[in-house]
Order: sequence, then C-alpha cells, then structure tokens
Amino acid sequence: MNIYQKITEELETNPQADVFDVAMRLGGDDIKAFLARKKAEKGRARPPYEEYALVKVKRGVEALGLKPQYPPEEADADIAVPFFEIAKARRENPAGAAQEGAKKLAPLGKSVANAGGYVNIRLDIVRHAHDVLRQVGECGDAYGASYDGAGKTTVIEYSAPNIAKPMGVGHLRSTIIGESLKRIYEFQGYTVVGINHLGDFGTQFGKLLVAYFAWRDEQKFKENPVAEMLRLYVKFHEEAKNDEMLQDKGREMFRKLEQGDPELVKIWLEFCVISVADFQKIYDALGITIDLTLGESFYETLLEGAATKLLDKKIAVKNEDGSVAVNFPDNPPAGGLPSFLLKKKDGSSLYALRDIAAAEFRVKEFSPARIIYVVGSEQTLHFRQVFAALESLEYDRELFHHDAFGMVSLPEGKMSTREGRVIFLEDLLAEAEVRAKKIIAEKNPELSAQEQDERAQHIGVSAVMYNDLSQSREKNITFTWDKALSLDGNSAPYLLYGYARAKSILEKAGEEVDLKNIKDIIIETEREKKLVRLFARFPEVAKQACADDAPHHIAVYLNALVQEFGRFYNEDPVLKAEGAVRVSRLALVKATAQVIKNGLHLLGIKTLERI
RNA sequence: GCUCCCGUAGUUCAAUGGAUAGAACACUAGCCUUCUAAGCUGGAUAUCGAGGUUCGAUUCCUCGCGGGAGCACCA
Repeated sequence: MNIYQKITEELETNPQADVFDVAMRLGGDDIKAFLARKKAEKGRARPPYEEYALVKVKRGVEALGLKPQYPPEEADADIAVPFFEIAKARRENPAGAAQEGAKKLAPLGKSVANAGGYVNIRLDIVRHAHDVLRQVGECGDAYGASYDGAGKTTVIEYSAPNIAKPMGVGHLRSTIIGESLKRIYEFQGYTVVGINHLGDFGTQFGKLLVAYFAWRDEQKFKENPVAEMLRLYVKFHEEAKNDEMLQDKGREMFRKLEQGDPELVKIWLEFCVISVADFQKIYDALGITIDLTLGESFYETLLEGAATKLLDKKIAVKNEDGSVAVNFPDNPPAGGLPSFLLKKKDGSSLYALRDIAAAEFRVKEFSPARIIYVVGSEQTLHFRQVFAALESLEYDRELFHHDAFGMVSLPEGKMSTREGRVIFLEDLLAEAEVRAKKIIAEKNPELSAQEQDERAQHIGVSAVMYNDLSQSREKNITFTWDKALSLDGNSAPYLLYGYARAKSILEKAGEEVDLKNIKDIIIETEREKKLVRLFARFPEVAKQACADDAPHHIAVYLNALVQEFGRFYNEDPVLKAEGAVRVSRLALVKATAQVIKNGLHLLGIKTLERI
C-alpha cells in the first residue's frame, strides 16, 4: 500500500485530522521502519580498499612521494610512474630521473623498466593473478566493494516524476542514474537513503483541479484515469492561452488545497494514488527500489517554520504585495545570484521553499555526509539559489550536490507534455521489448513463448538503461528510437551475452574451480594477462565512479572487460585445454563472470544465465 | 542583456594535465564439423578557431564562433 492510500484511509476514519499532519506522521513511520531495516542489514564481507592487490602497489608508489598512473597497453605493465615533475625541479632530464627512480621502485614489481620519463612497473603476473583471483573468490558479489563510506550516510533524491502525468523519458534519466548512484555509494560502504521526491504539490495541482471540475469525463476517468488526467492537464493549458483568468483560478485553487480544504484534498489524494500505482509498474519493470517515497507535499508542515527562520535571519524579505523573496548580496559567495521567491503574494508556497524545508528535514533526520539531487540541468540555477540560502542558514555548502544531467529532446525540439511532444516511458519500454523479442525469436527459436517474452522484457529494459548510463551525465541527449534501443556494440545485450557465454563455459566444464585456492596458475597469452589486469582495476573503477558520481565509468570499464573476454574465448580454448592451463582459464572465466555481474549490479542491471 | 552547460572520426560516445586521442554504429574483407556468430580478426577518418599557462593541453585560463538551457509568483 502506498503512502497516499494510507493517508486516504486514515482521513476516512478520522475526517477531522489535518492531511499534512497525517502525511508527516505516516512518512515518519516509513522512515523509522526503513532505518530499522538498514540497521538490521548485515554488511557483506568486503576487504578494505587498501587491501586490493593493485591498490597495494599504488600505495607503495605513493609512499615514495610519487604519483602512480596506468600505463598504455603497449607498455605491457601494471603501473606507470611519471618523473617529469621531479626532473624539472632537479633540472635533470626526465630519463635520468626515471633511471634513478626505477631503483627505488624496484622492490614493488617483478621488473621495472623505464621508457623516457616513465617508470613502468610490471608485476609478476602469476603472483598477481593468484592475488586477484583469490580476492574475487573470497569477496564474490562484494569484489570491488570497500568500506570507505562506512558510518557515513548519503541521501540521494531521484526519479521524482510528476503526479497526474505519465512518466516521460526525462524522468528515466533521473531514475536510472539515481538508482545506479545509490548502488555505487552502497558499494563503497555508505548508508544510502534513496528518496523519491514526487512532484505531488504546487500550483499545477490547483490548475489540474480547476480542469477536473470544469471538463472531466467521469466515464473516462474511471476507465483510464492516467489518460484523463493528462487530457485535463493539456486542456487547461490550451484554454489558458485564451483565458487569462484561468491561471489565477488555478492559483486560488492551489491555495485552498494547501490550506487543507477537505473536498480538494480528497480528489488530490485520488490523483496521487492513481499515479503512484502507475509509476510502480515502471519501477517494477526497471527493477528499481526506491527506499522512501516522500513527495513535496510531505514537507508542508515544515514550510512556515522554514520561512519564518529565513525572515528572522534577514535572509528573506516580505515584499509589499505579500510575496516572500530571498535576495542575495552582490559579493561572494552567493554574489550575483538572482533573487527568488519562496511564497506567492497569496501566501501559498513555491517549490524553492519546499526544497529548503526538505533539505533541513533530511539533515536533521539522517545526519548525512552528503545530499545528492539527481535532477535535470535546467534546474541548476534553482539549486544554486537553494543551496546558497541553506548556506546562509549555516549549513555546510559541501553537503549539497546537484548532479545535473542533460536534457532529453526530440529531433523536432524540446519535449513538452503540454504540446503532446513527448515520449512516454511506457511506450519506450514496450518498443524495447518488441525489438529485443524480434532478435530472440531469430536466435533462440527453441525457447517457449513465455521464456522469449521474459528475456525480451529484461534485455529491452537493460538496453534502455545501459544506453543512458554509458554516457556522462551532463550531455544533452537527442532522443531517437534506434539510439535508445541499440542492441549491439557497446550495449547491455553485449555485456549480458559476455556473462551468459562465461556461464555456459563454466557449466560445460563439469568441474568447479575454487578461485581462492588454485595451486598452479598459468598465464601465458596476451588475453589472459589483460584479463587479470582488468580484474585488478575494478575496485578502483568502482571507487572513481563514486567519487565522480559517474556511473558511466563502470559502463566503460565493463565494455572493455567484455571486449577482452571476447578475444580471450575466441583465441584461447578453455575446455579443450588440459591440466593447469585448463584450470587457469576456467578461473579467468569464472572471475570474468563475477566482475561483469558486480559491475552490472552497480548499473542496476541483472545478469541472465542464458541469453 | 546576464548566467550556466556542451563543441572529439560521417554518426553516437570515451579519454585522474601525460606515452601513437580510444570504442561502437555505419561501410568493407575474412572467421561457425572447435566452449552461444547478440561474437571474433583486418581495413579509413577526428580534438570548432585564436591566444595563454605548463617539461607536457582534448583536459586548465582568456577571447571569439556554434549548439542547448535558465534568469520571481510553474516544477
């Protein structure tokens, strides 16, 4: 049962209660239950980051006051150390400095060669393979994870679709980037609170209510409420073009809703119940589990206090017309920011005030080390203003991060629900499934129709998610079907295929390899060596993805890993090999599967045993 | 007008200030009696322009040019 249903139920048994008090109490119960659940969760066994094989070597380099980096493939080495800066300071040539540095670095690797101003450290590949495979075996699903964030909490606000509108592909970005970030932070040991900041409040609901009373079709509303709400939303904005009074009516309607008018509250809650159930279908399809659904309306009871505090501290001022604004000084840090409104002249709230109250609430409730807002880049100014206001309230500015992402537009222009120029997520996922199914029917005709459908659904959804997560956040995306639904090349199916291929080999091997305990490892070929090096880098990639809030680091890494694995299984036969070579190769296959699984998990994508 | 983001092969994307700027798509020539051909191998093409900082710039700074977004009672 979602929170709006619970509120509705409570109001039915107790009509005198204030809806926002009820919401705060029930939401608070959800938070308590969530925190209790978190506390009871057992942490998976994972090594401290410092104990990963490759990290140890890097730390050894750093201990000498040097900066390790990765060498290019041609160098055939594990760690590179540049000596240009040192050479400059000492006024010697880089090659000479490197020559000298190589002596100091020698104990770290089996061989230390230098190339110009670099020293390349090459580890004993067999020992290295032993270490890495053992760690993959010991840690399993936690390989690559760390305890770096232990004891720290990160709040991530994401998804945040708007009630009464179908979810569009714009919200898809927030949803899957947010979900991935949540997993990436958890992987580093953080306690993560994922919040769905539903767009369930504000003037738009006044407008929708006006449209609802004026033009609703009771029959259609019963049959397909989501479609009918959308029609009313569009209708309102069409009518408003010719009727200026309509906007004012909408504002007035919202003012009454915010004051808790029981009749309006009842209808509004119905909208929320319907929409949330609709969103849930998409979350289920995407495999997304947001911890808490706390919409904008949840913070209503806190707005007066927040506004009063801002006024008392002279951060905000009340204008002559009754509206309340925050003005920034000309000098830094907030210097030059345009002022913004907290309240309209009729006294009703605006979203900036709700965001400020929400931030204060989250700080108080979760004591986070960081609050991340996964919201489109068009709201950058809004967040700069909100964060600046919070800083004036003496919150640490470093607490707040807006992880902006680029807009999704269509070839014919910006998406607009009002103009009917929009791709709905439901349609996107349906089309993805159709396209995946077509390929499955070709490749796996032996599967039953049901199995084909299940796989198509999973592959389609994964492809859509991966397409988004594999590029950096900030760039705008022009939506085209072919691009969004790419099923080959650098795509989810490619990675899923690699995983399934690995599992298939393991299954046919007929023997279990224990990664923790392989006596005799043989690493001879180029591909084998590269796989070991790739496994070793995964923990750092995961850490970097967290440091940069950048899921695409994981995607880029996985693509490279699966490419290398593809070369490997084409060139180096596993099952036909014998003795120690066979065991070693099986171990590499097993480790590959594990690392792909762990990486895909961070992207929110589940592996398939077969594809 | 002001502010922010983005400009990399024909296209879509990568590249903690480091070594010959990497992938994928498309195009093209090969590889299935050998572990799943949604695969593998080979082949051409790119840093918007001008300065600056640096041993070294796709990356940092300045100025242009081009594209996108935002700038008070929507969110």
